[in-house]
Amino acid sequence: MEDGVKADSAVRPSSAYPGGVARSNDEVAALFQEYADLISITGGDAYRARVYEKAARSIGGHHADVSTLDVKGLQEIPNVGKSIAEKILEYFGNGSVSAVEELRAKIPAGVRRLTAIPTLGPKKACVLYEELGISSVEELADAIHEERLRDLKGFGPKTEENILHGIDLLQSSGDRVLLDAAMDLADDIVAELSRVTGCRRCTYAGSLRRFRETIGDIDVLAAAGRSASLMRAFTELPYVSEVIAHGEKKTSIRTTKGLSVDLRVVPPDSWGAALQYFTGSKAHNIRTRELAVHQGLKLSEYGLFDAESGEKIVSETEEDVYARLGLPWIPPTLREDRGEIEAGLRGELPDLVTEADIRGDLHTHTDLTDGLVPLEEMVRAAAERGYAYYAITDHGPDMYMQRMTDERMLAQREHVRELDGTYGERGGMRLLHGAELNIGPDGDVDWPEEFLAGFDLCVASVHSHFNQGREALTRRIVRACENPYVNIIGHPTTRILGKRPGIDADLDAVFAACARTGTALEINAHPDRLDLRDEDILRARRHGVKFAVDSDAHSVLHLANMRYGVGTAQRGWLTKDDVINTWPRTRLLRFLGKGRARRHAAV
DNA sequence: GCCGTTTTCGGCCCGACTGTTTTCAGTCG
Repeated sequence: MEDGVKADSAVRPSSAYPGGVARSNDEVAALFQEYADLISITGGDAYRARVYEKAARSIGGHHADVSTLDVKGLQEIPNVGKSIAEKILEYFGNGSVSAVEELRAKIPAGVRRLTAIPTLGPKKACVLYEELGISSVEELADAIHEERLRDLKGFGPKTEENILHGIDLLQSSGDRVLLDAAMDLADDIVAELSRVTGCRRCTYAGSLRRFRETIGDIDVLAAAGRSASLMRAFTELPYVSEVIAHGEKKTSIRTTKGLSVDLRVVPPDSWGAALQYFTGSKAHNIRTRELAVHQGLKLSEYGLFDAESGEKIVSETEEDVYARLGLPWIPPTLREDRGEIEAGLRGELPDLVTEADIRGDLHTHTDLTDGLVPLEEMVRAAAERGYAYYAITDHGPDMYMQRMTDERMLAQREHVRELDGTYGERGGMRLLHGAELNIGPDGDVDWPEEFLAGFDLCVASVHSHFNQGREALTRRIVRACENPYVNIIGHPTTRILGKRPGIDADLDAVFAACARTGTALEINAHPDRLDLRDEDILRARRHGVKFAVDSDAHSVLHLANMRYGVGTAQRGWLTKDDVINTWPRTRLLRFLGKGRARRHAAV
């Protein structure tokens, strides 16, 4: 797990500015996280700091806009009491919170930034500032080189070395990696370790098992009677560049690409408890442990124990552990403390969509535009995935570099009709001919309605003019929704993880328009997009929107990215019913008919 | 500072590893 919150948002770039500009809730969450850090650095009450951290998380994940709530509404948010509610009101009233400002005045921002250095936490940052006046990473590096840390209590030569190394890491890489890169590495490590003699079980856990959109480090868990040979095999993997820690129960390495990997080895009969523990998230674990405490139990990675006698009650499977706490097994993708504990206690966990539920892919390309593979090869690969239907959606002429014309598109349609019914079991895979339309600056799309009427479905996406004002961007997408031939909004925020933030549209207005017009939102499964993201899916779901989980494949290999889209959909609590490409074909076609029938009836 | 089917006061998740320590504090997950 890498959910420990480090001070600088650069540590978690993907969640810093969702949708382009921080929502009010994110602003407030960031403010309270900063306040919590400042409390820790100034040696304030640790429990108080933790409360602000918890409140920050609750507010960041709350569905309603906190800037619109009164004291009473605010206090309905978990971990927000009278004092924090008043600070939120103060923030929206004055643009600042006096208590936070007081601490900011005491502690330069650079001191908080110091805690972004691995191995350097609030206590050491405080000593550095109070004793030596150090308030920036640069000053700290200078002070170490001038040997000024030598006299400080608790700072030895090894600490200096670790800090310098940490500064290097912070300044060079330190970035999180995309889900597919982490998954590939984890799959390889698990395969290697599984071959080690004495290894009883091995799998990845942590944020990877929860399908978070980016991964800070990889957690691998193994069960074995003795750990030595596993630990040795782990440190001898060819891409290990550094062994960070090497113990009997836990070993940490860094790969040549700068990704850190933890291996934990537990006794086989602790497997379930360990898997539960190392899957996290941290917030979910805190909640499960609290549940245990309230029942006179103690939960650790070794099992669920009677608090008084210390006697072990269960530990072998995750199901055992959850069951003894009064919970059904909770899917890893839900374990973020976003209400899954409460839903579990009420027996109301959603029956999440799975990859096996997916009956087709509704956004794919061929070499007619920017895909790499001819139509028939894509169709064959789709059939091998067992799909019941498959849509081809090449770009329209507005993406002018793709050289699309009416004739080329109609010729492709002929080809699609010929292939229809010739692939899949007994030729049963049905082909849909569609297009990925470009949503222009005013919300217009590539073709007039007469031409669009010939498609089985249309995806419409923003590909340019990302910096229009918020109102223009919002109106633009809403207009696309109102087009009776637009069925799916493709990669709705157009973010590219680590490279480009999402557009600054009023997403709630977009979601409302989708629900009103029968337009689905895409969950683009490409690992550098994952767009919509989980938190936006949760919000959109509350508007009653339907979703399409699509690969946006430009080659055969990309079709397999569907798993990341499904993982993201699960993180948004979606069921089969929410996802149109799990539906039987007839229901899907009815949905794709959209307002057209009504339109024609009205004529 | 929040919270409550033990509680409106007195709790607040737990363990591993490291480094600087002669028994533990800090950091991390």
